[in-house]
Amino acid sequence: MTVRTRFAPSPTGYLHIGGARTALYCWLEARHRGGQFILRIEDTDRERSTEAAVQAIVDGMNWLGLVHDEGPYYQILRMDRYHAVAADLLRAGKAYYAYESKEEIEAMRSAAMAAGTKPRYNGFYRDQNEPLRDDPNRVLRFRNPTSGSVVFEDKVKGRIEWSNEELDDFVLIRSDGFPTYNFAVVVDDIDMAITDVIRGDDHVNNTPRQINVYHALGAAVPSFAHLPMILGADGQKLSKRHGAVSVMQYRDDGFLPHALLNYLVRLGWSHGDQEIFSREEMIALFDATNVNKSASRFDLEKLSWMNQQYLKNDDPREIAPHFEWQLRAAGIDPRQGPDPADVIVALRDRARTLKEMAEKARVWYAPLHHYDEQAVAKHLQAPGARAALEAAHTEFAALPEWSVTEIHNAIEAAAASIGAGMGKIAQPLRVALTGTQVSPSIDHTVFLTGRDEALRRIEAALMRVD
RNA sequence: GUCCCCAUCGUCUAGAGGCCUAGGACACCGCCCUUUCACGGCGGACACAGGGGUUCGAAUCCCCUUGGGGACGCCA
Repeated sequence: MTVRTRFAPSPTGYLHIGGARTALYCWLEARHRGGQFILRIEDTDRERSTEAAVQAIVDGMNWLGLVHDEGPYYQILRMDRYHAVAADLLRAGKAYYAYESKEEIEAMRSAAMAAGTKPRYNGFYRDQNEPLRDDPNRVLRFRNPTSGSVVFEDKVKGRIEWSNEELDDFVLIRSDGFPTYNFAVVVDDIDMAITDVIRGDDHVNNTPRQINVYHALGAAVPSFAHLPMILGADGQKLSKRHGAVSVMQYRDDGFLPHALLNYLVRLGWSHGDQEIFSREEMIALFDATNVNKSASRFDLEKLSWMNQQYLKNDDPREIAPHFEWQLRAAGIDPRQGPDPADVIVALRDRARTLKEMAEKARVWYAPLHHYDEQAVAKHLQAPGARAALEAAHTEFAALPEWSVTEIHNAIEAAAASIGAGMGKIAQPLRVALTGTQVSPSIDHTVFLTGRDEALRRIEAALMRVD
């Protein structure tokens, strides 16, 4: 049987970190076992579902490269199917109509809470055998078994047993005619031949109810894997308070999609001591059975470190498009300066995110106006600064070829010509070209500035000397 | 309140009864490298929640306690 997994978000907001990891694990499980990955939009809650959210989720998945093989399917387009299945259940005596108002249900719930028991529907209409009634409160409820228990082997949590006495006759079809989640999911998963349900562990207690529905429908029960939650750095549930929750926010903050994926795959799963995984390795090594049982915290520091690993080791040509996007986001025109790939090479040891990198790169894409006063005082208005700058100017002007190596040699020659060490020439030069005391190695800094602009900036700096 | 789940360094984790004086990674501290800032290299500090069992032997198995999380909707 072909393995089929699905990611089934409800379109009520953007794709958040937890959803992204669920999608990743579903995708990996399908890829690893040569199966298919399906995207399904669970939009039966028409109050909260929006088309914009669907788009946001698809955008997020595309950015991460988690492409689905089938879908997206929309539950809203499957209403007839849910009603047909509901009618079967009703006919088979496995469901029944109930007519309590929402207020009555609420009263039942509070009474149970007060009595210290689990709030559940009392099954009043379960055996009434009333003729079908037209009533705005009419819902279709599932006739849940009253004895025995539901047992299932969760791929990550292990064996879970649930007493049927804990379960009540939950609603299948709401009074507005829409199916509830617990019903629609089962119908969909059966129809879409889903073999592996991988989802957040906030769904474990829905699973026994759903399994009962599978049984009532005479369908094969899929295998389940419930993933632990991702918590914020403070151990609390992830929320807007923690800053970035939308996956796209990580793009905006300068993270590479692969780095986020790698970070996410390691959060709750591991393969020995390995930290860095290519997509191919993830697919080859991932197994839902090895996923950890406990919740984990999201650590931005480690994500940042991971991001820099990719910045340092990936081909600059591949990173360039992401970097250019970031430059534009920072209001910098990538055409008004050096080749972005060269900038990446010069800055990747110094920046953990593309956003940081873009800020540091600004000096090569816009005219230099601002000079750090301390830097000027310390390195420009210092003995020997004029000679150093003049020597460099002469050497640079005479260079036959503008390359990092040539520039490096030129600086050494300039240093030798004035009888000074590298330090004596590099710092004044750095301040002249960047206005600051901090930049990449001096040869790269000079190279990226470009010959004409470098000469101009040295001339401008000379005016500040003495 | 009721039910379910979970529990190794601050964080992510390795660990399937002896290989554990508990390994790796991030972060932290120190040293080295060095033209700045970094990168890198080397070293350091840091954990089996507590208590009972089982066993020749327990981080690993069982029980209890404590702590954390989740769920209890005509939301998903």
